[in-house]
Amino acid sequence: MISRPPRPRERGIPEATVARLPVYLRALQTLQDRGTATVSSEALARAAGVNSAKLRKDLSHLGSYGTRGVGYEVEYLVYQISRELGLTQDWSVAIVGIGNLGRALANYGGFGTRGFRIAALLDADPGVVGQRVASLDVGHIDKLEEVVRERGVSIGVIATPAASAQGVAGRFVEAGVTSILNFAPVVLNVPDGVDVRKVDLSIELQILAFHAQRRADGDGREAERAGLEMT
Amino acid sequence: MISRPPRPRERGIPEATVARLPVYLRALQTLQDRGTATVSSEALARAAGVNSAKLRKDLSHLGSYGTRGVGYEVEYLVYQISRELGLTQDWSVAIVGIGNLGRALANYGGFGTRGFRIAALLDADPGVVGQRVASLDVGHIDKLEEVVRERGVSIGVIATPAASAQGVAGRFVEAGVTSILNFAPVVLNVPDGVDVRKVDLSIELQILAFHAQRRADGDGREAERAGLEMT
DNA sequence: CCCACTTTGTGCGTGCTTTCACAAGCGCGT
DNA sequence: ACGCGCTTGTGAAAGCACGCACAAAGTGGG
Ligand SMILES: NC(=O)c1ccc[n+]([C@@H]2O[C@H](COP(=O)([O-])OP(=O)(O)OC[C@H]3O[C@@H](n4cnc5c(N)ncnc54)[C@H](O)[C@@H]3O)[C@@H](O)[C@H]2O)c1
Ligand SMILES: NC(=O)c1ccc[n+]([C@@H]2O[C@H](COP(=O)([O-])OP(=O)(O)OC[C@H]3O[C@@H](n4cnc5c(N)ncnc54)[C@H](O)[C@@H]3O)[C@@H](O)[C@H]2O)c1
Repeated sequence: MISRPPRPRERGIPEATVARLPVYLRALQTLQDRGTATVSSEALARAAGVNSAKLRKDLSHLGSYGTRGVGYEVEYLVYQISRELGLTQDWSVAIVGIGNLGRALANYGGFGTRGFRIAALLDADPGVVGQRVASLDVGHIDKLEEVVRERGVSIGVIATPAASAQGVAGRFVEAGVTSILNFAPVVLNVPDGVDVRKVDLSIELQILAFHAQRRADGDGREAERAGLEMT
Repeated sequence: MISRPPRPRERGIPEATVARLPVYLRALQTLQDRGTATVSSEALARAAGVNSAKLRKDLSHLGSYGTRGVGYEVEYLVYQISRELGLTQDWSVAIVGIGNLGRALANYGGFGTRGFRIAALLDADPGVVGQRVASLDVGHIDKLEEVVRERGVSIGVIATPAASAQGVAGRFVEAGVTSILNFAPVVLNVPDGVDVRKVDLSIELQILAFHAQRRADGDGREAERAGLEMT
């Protein structure tokens, strides 16, 4: 019996694909909950809101995990995607800035479901430090380095006002955290090797407004603006 | 083979550019607050965290608003970008699902600063309806159509659990809302002409985990291309 | 075994995005 | 008036991403 180990996955998964894998994963888990054993690229693509060819190409980057004529085994695919995304290990998350948003994040249950564990909540306000939020005591920001070290924090979440965000990011980097999720509306400056992603409500709204305005413009007449005389 | 007629060449700003305009706008407003009158593409690009050639090409889609040898007039550029994004008019926003996240959003001050006004908060829970949150009375979801009509809501924000999100989206669409910002971790199904954007914390964390795992994997081995380096 | 049918995996054309590199344009000093 | 230094705006090239369309591969029935 010729035993071939699973195809060695290529180390170059396109960024666009990486961004969609979590979506596929969620769709697959929904199917799993529903007791579905196998799924075709067509069906899964519909559930994920993408083109089926795109889905197949995305999955092909992980390996050949489908069966022609049948489809993909749901459970196996869940495992493969989870593994590729690094969800088979645990990630400790620290949230800094326990205000409106930080509290919502801390209280959000959907975190722990997938390998992410909130390990610490930190704030600078003496009135907030010591409070108990989501079964955790809010610590003082001064303890950031200590907390990161002792609790093995590898992902930092910034939910402070914009003015403090860069400072907090620097502290995280200094402490060895190389993955940062930033909710503050500011561009963070970090050294190479540190991965920053941002979630920006205001930007999303502005993009929606842009499209809404365009739809409204085109509705009545073609407002062809080329030159404006405003000085 | 029927050759397609020459494309209509509509007034088209690339999607990638639209997504960056809000970032430029914020950087410009920071400069404005600081009293800066003009800025070069190089300096603005640095503030926005992008390549300067990209910035110039992005801005060139709006028109020729720079002065060679000098740069861009900050105030004028703020106006032009705002106008292009549709921020010179007011947008009424309705938030549905006044839980952890909905409350954070409602209490978030950064909304109103730029053309977006929270016009209504809606929930299905009788215990939440009637509460006063951020100077607004939480209304019942049954009144969605009425509220949309009477308050001219044009952007809907969904902050309900995943199970309710599709239903709420349908109500929004039915009521004539064509711009939706979705925080629930589910793929929304909407007709053509409706613009949905999603903000998904869980996906962002998973993408961070993927890169973190890759960095860890490659630590001792072949450090493939990624633009990331360990120091 | 063969054939009809299903579904994957991917080669390829197309269009979008990014980046480089530089001519053209502008202001200032002489 | 003219040249110099600085900066924009944009061709051109390279790199990505998407989706069609189809051969390859598997299933099941006869
Ligand atoms: N609330 C929202 O819905 C929302 C939406 C989009 C963006 N944001 C952004 O998220 C961030 C937080 O928003 P929020 O509404 O929760 O603000 P908030 O003012 O309610 O909370 C901020 C918290 O950060 C703490 N803080 C300030 N400086 C700190 C520091 N140096 N170290 C540690 N903690 C510090 C404050 O004590 C406070 O508890 C802001 O940047 C905001 O622009 C919020
Ligand atoms: N809290 C977070 O930090 C966070 C982060 C990421 C994603 N999310 C997502 O955002 C959504 C909201 O999260 P949350 O933590 O605020 O949840 P939550 O349970 O605190 O709040 C949900 C609210 O929606 C209301 N609701 C339920 N069904 C409704 C319906 N049909 N119409 C109107 N209102 C309805 C509930 O009454 C409740 O008040 C969830 O989908 C969650 O997955 C939340």
